[in-house]
Amino acid sequence: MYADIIVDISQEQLDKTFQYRIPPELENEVQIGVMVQIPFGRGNRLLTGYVIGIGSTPKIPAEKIKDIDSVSQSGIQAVGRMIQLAAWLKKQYGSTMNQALKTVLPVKEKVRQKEKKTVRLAVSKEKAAEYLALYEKKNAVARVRLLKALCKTDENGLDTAVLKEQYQITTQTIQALEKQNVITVETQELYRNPVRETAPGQERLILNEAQQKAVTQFCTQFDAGERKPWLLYGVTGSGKTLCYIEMIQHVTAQGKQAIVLIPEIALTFQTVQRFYRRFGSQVSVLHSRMSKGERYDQFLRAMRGEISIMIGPRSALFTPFTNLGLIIMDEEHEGAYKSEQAPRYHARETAVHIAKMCGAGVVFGSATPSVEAFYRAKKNEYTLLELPRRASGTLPAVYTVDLREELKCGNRSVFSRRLQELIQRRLAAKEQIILFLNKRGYAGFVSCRMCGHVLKCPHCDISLTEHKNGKMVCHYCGYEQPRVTRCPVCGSKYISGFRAGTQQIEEAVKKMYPQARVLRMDMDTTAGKEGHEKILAAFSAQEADILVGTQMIVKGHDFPNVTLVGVLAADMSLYAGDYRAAERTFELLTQAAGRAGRGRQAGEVVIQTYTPQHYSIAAAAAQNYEQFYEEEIAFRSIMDYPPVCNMLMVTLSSKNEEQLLAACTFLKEVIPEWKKEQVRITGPVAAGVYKRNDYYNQVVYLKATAYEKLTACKDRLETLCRENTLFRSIGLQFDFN
DNA sequence: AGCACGCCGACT
DNA sequence: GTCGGCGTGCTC
Repeated sequence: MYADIIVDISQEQLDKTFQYRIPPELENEVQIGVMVQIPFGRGNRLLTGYVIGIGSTPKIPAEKIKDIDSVSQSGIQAVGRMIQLAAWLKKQYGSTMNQALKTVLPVKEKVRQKEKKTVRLAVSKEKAAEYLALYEKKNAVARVRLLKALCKTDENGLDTAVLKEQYQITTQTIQALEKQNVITVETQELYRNPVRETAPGQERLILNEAQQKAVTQFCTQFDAGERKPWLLYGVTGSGKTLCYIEMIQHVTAQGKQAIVLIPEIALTFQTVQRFYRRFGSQVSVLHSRMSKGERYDQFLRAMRGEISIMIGPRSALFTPFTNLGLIIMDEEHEGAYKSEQAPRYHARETAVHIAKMCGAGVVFGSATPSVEAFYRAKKNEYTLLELPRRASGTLPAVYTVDLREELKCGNRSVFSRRLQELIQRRLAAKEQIILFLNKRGYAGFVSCRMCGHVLKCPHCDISLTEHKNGKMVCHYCGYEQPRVTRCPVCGSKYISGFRAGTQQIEEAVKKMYPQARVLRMDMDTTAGKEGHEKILAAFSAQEADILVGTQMIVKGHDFPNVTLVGVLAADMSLYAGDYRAAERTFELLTQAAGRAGRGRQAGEVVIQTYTPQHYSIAAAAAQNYEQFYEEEIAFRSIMDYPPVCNMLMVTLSSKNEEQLLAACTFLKEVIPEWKKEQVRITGPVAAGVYKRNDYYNQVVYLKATAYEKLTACKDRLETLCRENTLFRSIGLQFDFN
């Protein structure tokens, strides 16, 4: 048997696997994730490596393969565990081992950032000049370059990175001169602490009855060794964060560490601040804007036990704590918890798996739990903890407005009469308003009003979007072309963008309420580094009366002075063409409604819609999650969608359309025999976006009750792709559920 | 990263 | 000829 071993993940040139023979006496001990000592290089110096795969076929001539020296039992277990986790990700979600390793260990790259090596002269300038003359005479050009560079700079010396890049100095030269005591090399480890210093322990902590009950139940069960995940279902504004804080307090007091997952850090900085205030420097944050080096620093700090709480997006799951006790996943229903790249893992399942590996607990929290999570809670796979009431104040009153009726009555504006009236009243009362457009910013296709021709991207087969700079852009591949003034098909002048973005709403508001101060939040206005925070802070400081925005304004913010939320077109997300559209609509409406009336004054919500009878809108208006859930789970059962079953979408892509179609025809013949194994198969069919980035795409959908059936199918497809020449040019992508 | 190999100018 | 130094490529 042979083992694939990764030698040193910190070195880019060694970022590949090496195959070693497993001696018979070690066969039981060598497993994926285990740390081993291996002879490496000509000198056979013993290095530490990690086993990332085991197989029986040598990939290079067998005589070149050396034996594994020994298995190290000790060492940093956390890293081994991460590698085991990578193997699990690969198996569960489909990817290469390399991709899986890269998601789990954002380590490599820029290790030199962690160690700064500074080179200084160890002798006087005069002496240095002597050496310089000597080396010049000896034609030791590299040493001359190095000395000249050092003489030019002051006693602060030069960084090795600078020397290597600007002066083409190699490590050997530096080492040689160091040996001769001409220069000194000083290494210092540096890492930045992203935590802004805030005084800990100031927050007043009074749990209300429901919160106390939930926290106590968690603590009792946790201490009793119960490790079934908990689902904290609490309506908007019920104080889930406070519960998390207490739970973490309980677990960290036992010397364990905690990971707090949040969907997107920029959108939840208020939450993060609360953790700082409570736990101070024990907390670290993983920022999406952080460089790889900075992230690596945070992982190091976690591994060394310098911090005990890590807050961050889904990648924070892979923090190598040595004694992990608790994983908290806030806003569990968020789409951001699913990775967009292979391995396309979902943080929910991965968190459960990690917790199992470490003996830790998992707490999911949401005001609108995903159908999956609630389904599991119903099946008693999760323990349900409830916070049925707001911590302060009551839930807002919700009105649904039928836009068809408005139109019949001659109201053509984007605001219904109800909404207009309420806005007027809030402005007078100096209270704040949020207007939510259920759609991303300026986007809109460009069509000819005469012939109906729609402009499309030549590479991607999807409609182009008009941008404010006058260009037309493809969102998938970035293709750009100038705006057209005449229809390329019929020559008509009546061609223009279909505009219904936040910018239009903002203009309409300004026209109708000239006295109001308006802020807009969408992709355009948040482009800057801290765009989100700036706008949110300004609105929070009541520098504006009305905030207009898309999805991003409704997520988890706390503005006590907002008493009116207007949802301008609730149906916009209803026909997105995937089985989660209704769920997403309900979620957005509920979350949006949850922004109103969080302070002393009661709040009101207006939902404008063309389909008030749709169950997701009706349930959101009634603010009744269970009502929605019952309807939705019935729909999923009838249609056979997750969570009732498991689903796998396989995308086959190729630049060569013929080969792609040939492979699909082959699949159509082969696949039916898989159906014996209780796997339901549709396709292959052309993907929604058939051509993207010059790649043609076909998709196959597989459904099965047991998840393992699908992973088995995934493996079969992978082998097929590797071994069958028909699949030479074809790439596979897997997407579960 | 560390190590060896091959190349090149300088020195005895 | 030989020696010291440099750059490159490989490591299962």
